[in-house]
Amino acid sequence: MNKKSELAANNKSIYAKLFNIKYTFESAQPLTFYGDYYADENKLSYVEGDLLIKLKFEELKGNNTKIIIDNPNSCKFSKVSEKFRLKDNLDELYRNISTDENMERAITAYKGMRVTLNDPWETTVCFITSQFNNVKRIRGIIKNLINRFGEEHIDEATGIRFKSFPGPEKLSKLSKQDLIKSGMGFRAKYIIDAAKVCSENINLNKLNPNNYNKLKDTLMEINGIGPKVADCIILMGYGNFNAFPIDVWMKRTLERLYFDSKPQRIKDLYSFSEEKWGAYRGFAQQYLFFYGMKNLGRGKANGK
DNA sequence: ACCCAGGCGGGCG
DNA sequence: CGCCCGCATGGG
Repeated sequence: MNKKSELAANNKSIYAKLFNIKYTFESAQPLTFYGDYYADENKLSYVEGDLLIKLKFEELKGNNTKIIIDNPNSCKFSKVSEKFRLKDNLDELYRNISTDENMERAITAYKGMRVTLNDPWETTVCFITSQFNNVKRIRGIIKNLINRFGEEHIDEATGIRFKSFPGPEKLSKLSKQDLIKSGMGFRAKYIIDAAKVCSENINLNKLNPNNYNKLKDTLMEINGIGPKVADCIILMGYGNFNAFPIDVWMKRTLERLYFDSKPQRIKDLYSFSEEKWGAYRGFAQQYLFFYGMKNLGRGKANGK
């Protein structure tokens, strides 16, 4: 094994420093919606493009994890590394966002949680679906969508049949009723519109991930994508940490932790996040979001 | 029964 | 601009 690399890997396993799959999976990211995590066995499976990825995890000391590929046929570690952003230096990121004791508490509680990098189109569908909705139902709808409209494949090594996420071309040809049957409700029209735009006018894979403002403007041209959904796509579909999605959980959490529970305008919370966490605010957001969801949910204590 | 959910578009003043 | 409303649906 090559000791020079922090990601020292051999053919079957990879050593990931500061990595926690449980928090990563549970924190309402796209992977949460299309993947399957089996906590009792500490296994995860998901589909990346046309490939089935089956992983197993062994927790090591110091919040480190050994990642083992369960179907080492076509699945490459580079894909896994990209998905979980294993090249990020979390110690450095933590230093950059660790501005106060609230954030330190969130980091300590959920150390090793990663902001995943997902396919832009899949991320777009997931977060259009997320509006005025809850995590459990979003997952159900996305699963339905894949089961009904995904293309079937067979994993050569294991013989497992699986379906891939339906692309914009496929979804653009569906009727509203098709999507409503998946549970999409009033969002059906948004999905079809987005699918048409993304198969005809905008190639999501060609957008520049680094130009936050332009990316946001472009995404918001699509009907059904507002500022919050755009930020989620930029954060988890393009990996740009300048995005700071503010949903009902984030608003509530920020108000409780930093504004003595007094209502704030979204606009002011945006600038607050920018001043406080700068170019790392997207990473900071994921920790506060999950911390808030776990500890400050409606009816729960004030977190102090 | 009632309230809520990783919000958004449209209509109104 | 800002404010306010309706929106499908299922779980708590």
